[in-house]
Amino acid sequence: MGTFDKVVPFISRHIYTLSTANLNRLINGYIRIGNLRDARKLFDQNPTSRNTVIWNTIISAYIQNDEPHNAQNLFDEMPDRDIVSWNTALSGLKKIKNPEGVYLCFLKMRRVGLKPNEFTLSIMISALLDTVFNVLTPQIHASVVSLALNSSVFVGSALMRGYANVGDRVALGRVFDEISMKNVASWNALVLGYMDLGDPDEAQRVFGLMPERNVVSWTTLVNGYIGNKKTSAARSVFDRMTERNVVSWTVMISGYVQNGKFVDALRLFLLMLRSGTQANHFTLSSVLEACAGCSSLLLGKQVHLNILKSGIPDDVILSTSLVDMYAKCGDIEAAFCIFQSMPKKNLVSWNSIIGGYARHGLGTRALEEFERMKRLGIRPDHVTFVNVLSACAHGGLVEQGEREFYSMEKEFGIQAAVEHYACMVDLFGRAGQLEKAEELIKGMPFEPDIVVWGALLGACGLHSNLELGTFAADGIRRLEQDHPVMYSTLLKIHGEKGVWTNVLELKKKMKEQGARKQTAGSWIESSYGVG
DNA sequence: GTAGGGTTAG
Repeated sequence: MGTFDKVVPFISRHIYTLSTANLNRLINGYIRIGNLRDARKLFDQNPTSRNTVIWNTIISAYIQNDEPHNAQNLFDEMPDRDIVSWNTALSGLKKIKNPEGVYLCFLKMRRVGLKPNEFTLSIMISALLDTVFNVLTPQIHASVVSLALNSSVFVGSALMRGYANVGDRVALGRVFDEISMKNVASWNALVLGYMDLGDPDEAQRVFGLMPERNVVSWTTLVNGYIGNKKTSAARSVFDRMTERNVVSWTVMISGYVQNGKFVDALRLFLLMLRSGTQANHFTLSSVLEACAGCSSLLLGKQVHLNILKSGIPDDVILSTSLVDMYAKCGDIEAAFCIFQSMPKKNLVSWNSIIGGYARHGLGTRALEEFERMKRLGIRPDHVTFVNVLSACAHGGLVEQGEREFYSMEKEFGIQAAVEHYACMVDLFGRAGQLEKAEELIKGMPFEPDIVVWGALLGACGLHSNLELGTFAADGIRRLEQDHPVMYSTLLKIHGEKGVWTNVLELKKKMKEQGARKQTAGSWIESSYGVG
C-alpha cells in the first residue's frame, strides 16, 4: 500500500472532523428528532472529538429507544467510563428487567474503584423491587449511610419502596423520618408504602397528615385501595378528587376490571370521555379487557375504531388486548386478522391467539399457531401450555394432548402446575377415559384444587359415573366449597342412575344453600379464562 | 449525559 492510500483516509477524517462542542450539538439534535441512526453515524465519523458525555448521551438514547443491545455494545467499547456511564448501564439493565445483571454490573463498577452516588443507589434499589434480590435492600441502605446519602429525597423514596417491598414497616417509617427535606414525593412514597404493606388505614391516616397533596397523592391512595381489594373505598376517594388526569381515570377503570366489575369500568370510561380527558394506551387496554369481560363486541369494536381514529401508535400490549377482546367476544376471525397484522408479537400475543382458538374449540388451529410460534424460536411458557392443553381437550385430541403434556417438562423444562393437571383431567374426562383422569389426580404431586375436581365431576356428569362423581364431590367438599354446579351435576348423575332418595336429599341441600341450577358454561373456563 | 411518587395485555 502506498503512502497516498494511507494518507487520504487520514486527511479526510481530519478535515471534516467536528469540534467536540459541535459534535455534541448535532448528536443531541438528531436524538431529539428521534434519528438515532444519523446520531450514531456522526459519532462513528468523529472518533477524536468524542468525550465521555457524548458516549453517555448515545448509550442513554439507545436505552430510551428500546435498543438495549446497541447500548450494551457501545458501553463495552467505551474507553473511560465515569459514574454516569455506569448509572446509565444500570438503568438499561433495570429497564430490560435483569436484576441479576444490575447486581453484577454494580459489583463490576465497585471493582474498578468507582464510588456510587445518589443516582446509582436509587437505580439499584428500584431495579431490585419485586425480585428475589430485594433482600439486598438493607445492604444497600448500609452503603447509603456510609456514603452519608441518607438525607437525599431520591434515595429515601427508593429505600422506602424497597423496605415496603420486603415487608419492613419499621424501616419504612425510619427512612422517611431521616429524609431532611421531605417533599410531596416522599410523602407519596410513605402512603404507597403502607398500601403495599396492606394497611390502607395507616395510608389514609398519613394521607391526612400531608402538608400538601397533588394529583399523584390522590391517585396513589385510589390505587392503593384497589390493590387492597377495596373498590368502593377507592371510588369514594376518586369521587372526592378535585383534579383528575388520565392516570387517575385509568387507575380507577383498571381497578374495576381487576375486580371483575366490567360494567362499572365501562360506565366510568364513558364518564371519562365526557370529562374531555384523552385516553391513552393504558386506559384503552383496560377498557378492551372490560369489553372482553362482558363479551361486548359492539363496544369493543367502537373502542377499536377510536384507537384507529386517534392515531395512537402501534403497541404490542394494546394490539394484544384487541386480539384478546375479539377472541373473547366471539369474533375469532377478527382476532386472527389483527394478530397477523401485528409487526411485533411477543409471547403474550401468541398465547392470546392460541387461547382464542382453544376457546372456540378450534384445537387444530390452536396447535398450528403453537407450531408456528415454536418455529419462530419463541419459547412457550406455562400459560402457553394451559392454552395448548385446553385446545387439545376441546378438540378431543387426547394423544396429542398427552404428548404436549410430557414435552412441556422434557423439552421446555416447565414443571406441570395444578392448572395443567386440570386441563389433563378435563382432556381425559371429556374423552370418557375416566380411569386415566382418576389415576392422574391420584398421582399428582400436590393437592387437587377446585378446578381439578370440577373437571372430574363434569366428566362424570357427561359419562354418568356415579362412583367417581361422588369421589369428586367429596374432594370439593373437603375444600369447604359448595358450588351450585356440584349439586346440579350430582343431581343429574343420581337422576340418571335412578337413586331417587339421593336426588331428594340433594335437592333439599341445594335449597338450604340457596344454590340454583346454573346456565350452561364450563367451570374450567371461568376459572382459567380459557375453554 | 443518569434517579424519585400513580396506569396496560395472555
